Amino acid sequence: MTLVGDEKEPAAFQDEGDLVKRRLEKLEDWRRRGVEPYALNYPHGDSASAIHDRFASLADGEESGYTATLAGRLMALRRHGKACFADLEDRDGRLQLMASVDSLGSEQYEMFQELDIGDWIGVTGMVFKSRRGELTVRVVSFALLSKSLRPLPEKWHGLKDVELRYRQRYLDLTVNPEVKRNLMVRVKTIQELRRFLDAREFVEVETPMLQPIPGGATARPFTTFHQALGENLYLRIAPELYLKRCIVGGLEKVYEINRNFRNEGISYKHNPEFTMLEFYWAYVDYLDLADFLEEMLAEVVRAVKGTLAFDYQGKPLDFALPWRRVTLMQTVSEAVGRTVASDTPQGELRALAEEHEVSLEKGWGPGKIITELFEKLVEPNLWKPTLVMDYPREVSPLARAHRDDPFLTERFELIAAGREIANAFSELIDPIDQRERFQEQARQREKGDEEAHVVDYDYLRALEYGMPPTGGLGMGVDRLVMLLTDSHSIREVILFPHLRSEI
RNA sequence: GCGCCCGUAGCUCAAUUUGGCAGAGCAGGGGACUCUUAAUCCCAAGGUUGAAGGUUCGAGUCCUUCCGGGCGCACCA
Repeated sequence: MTLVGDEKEPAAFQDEGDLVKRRLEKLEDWRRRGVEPYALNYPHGDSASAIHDRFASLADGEESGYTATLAGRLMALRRHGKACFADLEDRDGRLQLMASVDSLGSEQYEMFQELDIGDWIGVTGMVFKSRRGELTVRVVSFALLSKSLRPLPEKWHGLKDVELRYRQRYLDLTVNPEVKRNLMVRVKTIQELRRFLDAREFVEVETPMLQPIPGGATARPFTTFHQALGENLYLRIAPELYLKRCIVGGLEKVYEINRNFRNEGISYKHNPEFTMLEFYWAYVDYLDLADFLEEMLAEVVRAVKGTLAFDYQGKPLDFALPWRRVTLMQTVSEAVGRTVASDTPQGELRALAEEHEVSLEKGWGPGKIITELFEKLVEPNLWKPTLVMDYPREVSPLARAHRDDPFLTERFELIAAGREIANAFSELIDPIDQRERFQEQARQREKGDEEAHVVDYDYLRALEYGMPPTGGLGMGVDRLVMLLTDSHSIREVILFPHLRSEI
């Protein structure tokens, strides 16, 4: 038997045997009694958390005199013969209901007893505090709003199977409270980021998800095809080049919080689509951005967590200002125990890599090798929030050359808990230099680096009209939320993470 | 992509080590119960052990392949 009678319905979605059959029978019972089990609406003025806030000080056994009306999902039923207790859960809380023959009359009480865990109901009744001190609504009338046909997961252990949790996130949200809490941390984080930027007169813009040339990052894109135009399109790997076009157009302060798509491996810290904040700010450089990022994150973290110091995965993490600032060269030098600098010969760098068991690929120049040493030997060990300054030009094709050292760029990353949280630089606004960087990237592509940049001639044309000096920053929102929710996996902070198809 | 681990009732888990009757709690069904809250008590039911093949007198357990997932590595943010 299938729920909807669709013979093509895959087995994985088919019903759960007698439990569903039983509920289908109840569905018909409600209709026979003249109750439509899928209601149109249910006007109500109260919520569980508001009731708790308002009547917390009621004494045990005391009546409030207030008649509440609320709606939600029935999550537990404790039957006691001619009276029963139930738990109603709505968007932000849980409230106990008490129904009895006395409060409902025998006919309505009998129907109340027919409710199943998982049903959506609306109730009206007087708020009181039970003798045991539980705030309760004494139900004088109720309505079935939507009949649930499948059994919910276990009330005490919840839903633990991680595959089911991700595939059927609606169940995870229903029975595992921390899922909703994590989501609300994410929502609040994004709200606070927007609030911070909006308050400083940044304008939020939306740039293309579908791009003819995927630029702004080094990554493999997803490809798609536009039928009417007959041309290939790519899901964006970054909004960077479009946001900078906005700066060329005179917007001065722009940002975007939205999805990027990268066709790469999936792991506890990678989802094929993930959320980035990028902002661009005319007339500032990367040192200004470093100060700004400190201020922004300190404000956002405090707003979300109530403190700048908290534990992540059992270890204390503190965003108190100022963060440590150190150059990438210094960190690498410390890690290998000898000075690494812009003029360190490539042969010496290769020897160092071999000494520290960092494998290299041919075609990598000194800048890439140093960055690789950093990522393998330094980054995983940077736990406290650290601003790592001055990345090599070779790995930074969109960043301005460093004012003091042409081997480097004016770029920094924020590293915390051993991973990159943000990446920022003084933007490369010199169109001649940018053209050369693109050409370098094109040579890398020819050598087989699929992730190297493709030349974006319109972007070069835009720069040739003139882009003001600009600082730009990108931050992985999911990664930040992982820290704020103490989540080991990125899948805990993305509602519907990507999984292989179920069928 | 490679390595390790996992998949048993709707859910949470036993039984796997050493092959020998597939079990419990919750949910669901019947019954008792008007202040419980993981309600309690009594009764009954619930299974293609992810799939297919193999070894064996006998497979949830051992072997092979496949499917799905987790973790680690690689790539990356």
